[in-house]
Parts: sequence; structure tokens; C-alpha cells
Amino acid sequence: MKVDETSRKTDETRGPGRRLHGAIAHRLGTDILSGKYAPGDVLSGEVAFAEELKVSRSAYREAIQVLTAKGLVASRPKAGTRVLPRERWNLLDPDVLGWAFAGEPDIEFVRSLFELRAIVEPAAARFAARRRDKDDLKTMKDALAAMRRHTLTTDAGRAADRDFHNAILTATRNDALMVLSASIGAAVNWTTQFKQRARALPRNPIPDHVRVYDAIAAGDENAAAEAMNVLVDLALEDTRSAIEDRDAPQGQPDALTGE
Amino acid sequence: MKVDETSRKTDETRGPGRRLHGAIAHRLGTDILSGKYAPGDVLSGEVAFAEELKVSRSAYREAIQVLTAKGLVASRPKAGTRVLPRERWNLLDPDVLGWAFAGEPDIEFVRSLFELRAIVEPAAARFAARRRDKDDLKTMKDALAAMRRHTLTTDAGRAADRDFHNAILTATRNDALMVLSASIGAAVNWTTQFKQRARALPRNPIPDHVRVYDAIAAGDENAAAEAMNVLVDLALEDTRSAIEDRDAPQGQPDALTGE
DNA sequence: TCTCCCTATTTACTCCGACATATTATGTGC
DNA sequence: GCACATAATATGTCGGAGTAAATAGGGAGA
Repeated sequence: MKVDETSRKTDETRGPGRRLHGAIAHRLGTDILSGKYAPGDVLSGEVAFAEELKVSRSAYREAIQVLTAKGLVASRPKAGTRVLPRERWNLLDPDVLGWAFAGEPDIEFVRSLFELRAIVEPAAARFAARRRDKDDLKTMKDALAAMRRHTLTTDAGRAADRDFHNAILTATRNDALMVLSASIGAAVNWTTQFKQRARALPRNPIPDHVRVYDAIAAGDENAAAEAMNVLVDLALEDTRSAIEDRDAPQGQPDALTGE
Repeated sequence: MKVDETSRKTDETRGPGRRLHGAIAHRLGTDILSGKYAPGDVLSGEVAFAEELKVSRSAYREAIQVLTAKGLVASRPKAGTRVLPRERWNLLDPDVLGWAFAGEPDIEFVRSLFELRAIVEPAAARFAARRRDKDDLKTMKDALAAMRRHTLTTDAGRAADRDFHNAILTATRNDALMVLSASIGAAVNWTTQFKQRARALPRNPIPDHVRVYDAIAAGDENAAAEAMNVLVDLALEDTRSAIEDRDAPQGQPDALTGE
């Protein structure tokens, strides 16, 4: 049975195989997110900038359209193309999140995402406990089994983890929740990835996942929310120590929780 | 130094003054969201489609880049441009939300948004109660006063309502929450707008807003969340009756709450 | 001196035609 | 029947020409 196959070539936006305009959008996007171009700045004119990047105006313009679509810039004749104020950026767009985490992610923004995750994920588990059906539970169970076989340090293990959480989202029967949670999860995993150096995981995550599963299977909404809350805290703990390793030399107030 | 200038003519994405490629993106976007083009469908080739729309290939391509940026379609040489599966759409993108509500919005999706709002808004009020400062409170107070002067049936009144909720979001000190809530709020207001026919508001909304303000001012997180919860329920009630007026002839199970 | 309107210029926007590249489909030889 | 080379096709990239819009600047009038 040739499983998956589905998620085989779905990475059109990654790697060097990206199209030219996509590469330009990526570069400009990361430059904007990293602060190289600040809100209010006007980019050099199309002709000048395209020439500087050694690309045609068409490719450059298509890249600008992408950035415009994500709320990063706006163009007007005579006035030029300028970076919009931060509150108009589509910060939850998967690409924008990716660009935000391409460099050294802003610690304040990471905190924002974790806070949002701590709000959304338990609520999602609550809905899942209310609405899941047999198929949902089977998918979760299979994913859990796969997680037990491979550890979270392997690709297969992380894939199983994703499957488990995706099954929960599917069970919520809520598209908006699905999209949102998937975006945040992917972004957070970006941060988790850059800390994948040897440091061992703090503790075996399987039992916590099992608790979530049991609560959802039992249809216990409160227990599901609480169990998911534990999982989110665990991930936060994980990321916190990783970030501390990176740039927090000694005991200063924790930037992720403010304590 | 001439200040402001910034937010003067910021409505580039609306009205007939939109650029050509923006108009094409709008048309194709609404066609996709409305189901005219289903996931998996391949669009006619660039040349053919551009000719059919009576526009140049460049303009058509730029529109496609916009849709691609929002996860609605993907293009590959030889294979053509095809509509992506719904789970890859950036449903929380402001434009996509606008396109979704351009026609008759899917009732299931509206339910999703309200459920998400019921999760996010009370949590936002909770954060606001914890982190607001004097300026935040003053902005809220001013907005409340303006709401009292004009009713919600006027433009000025609705603007004051927006200001009030924006002040709460600002007080959360959480960018992700701000962006998300602003998107959802705008979308929900889209639905509220199409029901703006004479039907009087069910009850005076001012006292409920005051309760939210008082709780935030007092720093009482639980009370703030609860008061905001009441507000969301009120909005849901509002939208429900509007939708019932539209397409639910008699007593069938409520699509928005499932009861 | 100030205000208003008109003009000029700058810039993005649109169009066109050609060529390059990537991917699928075809066909050929083994 | 399979592997590899080949061709066909659609998207991708390019360069240039002309259009439309918005700002800045100057001039007429008060």
C-alpha cells in the first residue's frame, strides 16, 4: 500500500527550485521582516531595483504583487512602493511567518505566537472532544503508535506528531481553527527546528499526548483542554530553554513569560 | 515637517479605483471562493484566459501571483494552474475573507469564524485587563463616549465601536492576537453589513460595552473575559437573526450553533 | 501674501512579442 | 515491457514601448 504520496511534491515554495519571482519575494520579504526596510521606507523605483537585482521588471513586479497581497507593501504611481506599517502585515500568513523566522526571530513576536497558541490549542482540543468521530480517533491512535515507534528526534517521529495534531484539528470541524492552528504550529516548529541540536528532550512526551487522546476519546472537553494546555506549556518550556541557550547569558527576566 | 500623511488615502484595495490586476484577482478570487472553480480544477492556459478576460498576459499573471500568495492556486509549467485543496487556502487573509463574503457566505464557515471569535476575543480581553495602561483606558473611554453620542446605526457610531475594540487589542500587547482579531472582526462586520436593513438592534449595546471597560479598567481578568463573552454572544445573536431572515424559512436546527 | 488651479514630471501600470525553462507525454530501441 | 532519449506544451523570464495616475511646482487671481 503506497501511502502518503500526497505530501511528496508539495514543497513548491521551498528549496532552490523556487521560481525567480518567488525568490525575489522571499528576499524582500525577509529583508522587510528583519527590519532592513522599515515601515514607511520607499523602495527604489521598479527599473532601478529590478536592475540592481539583475532581473526583469516583470519578475520584480510579480514579486511586489506577492508582497502587496500579504500586506507588506503598497505601490502607487508617483509615490513609489513603500513598506506599510506593521499592523497591516498579514503576520499569520504562512510565508510571512516563515520570513519572520528566517533570521533571528523577534522574541516579542515569539511570545505573541505562544500566547495565541495557548489560547487556541486547548479550545481546539475542547471542540475535538465534542465532535470527533471514530475515524478521527483511529487516525489519532495510529499517529500515537507511530510516535512511539520513532522518537521525536527523527523525521518520521515529527511527521507522526504533525499527524496527531492535524487529526485533532480535523476533528474540530472548524476550518478557521484548522488554518490558524496549522499556521502557528508550522511557525513554532520553525523555531523548534533551529534548536534541534543535540540537547535531549526534557522528558518523554508520549504520556502527555496519550492524556490528550484519552480525554478526546472520552469526550471530556475540560480534560482535553487541560491536557492540551500541558502540551503547549511543554513546547513553550522547550523553546524557552533553546532561546536562553542562544542569547540569554544569565538570569534576566524571562522574555517569553515576562516573569 | 508635515506629519501624518501616512493614513490618509489608505483604501487602495477597495472601490473601482483598483488596478487591473487587482480587479482580476478579485474576480478570480470570488469565483474560487464561491465554488465556480473547485479545488483540483485547472484554469485555461494563460494566453487563453488572458484573452478571454481581454487583458494582457502580464496583468493576468500578476493576478495569479496574488492568488498564489494566498494559497488559492498553484502553477507549474506544462501542468497549468490549478485550484489548491481548501485546506491550503489562507482563509484568515483579509482579502480571502472579503472574497468569501462577497457572495452568499457559506453558513458553515460563518459558524467557524464565530466559534473562533468566541475563543479569541474573551482571551484578548483577559490580556487587556492584565496589561492595559492609562493611555489604553483613555482611548477606550473616548470611544465609549463617541458610541453614546452616535448610535451604532451611523457610520460614526460604527467607527467608535471599531476604535473601542481596537483599543482593547492594542492593550493586549500581542501582535498576533491583534492581526487575527482584526481580520475576524472585519469579516464578521461584512456579514453584519449586509443585514443593515431597518431591523432595529435587539437591545442597547452600550451597557455591555461599559461592563467590558469596567472590568479591564479594574484589571479583573475573569470579569473582562466574561463581559466580552457576552458581547460576542450578542453579535452572534444579531447575525443569526439576520441570516434566518435571509434563508431560513421556519424552525430548522440553528446552523450557527447546531442546536 | 495667500489660495487655488493648472501644468509638468515622475512613477507605477498595462500591453506586446519573443525567448528560455521545466514538465509531461511520446516514441524508440533494447 | 522497461529505460532512455525526444518532442510538445504551458509556465516563466525578458526587454521595450506607451498609458494613466498622483504629486510637486509654478502661475494666475484674490
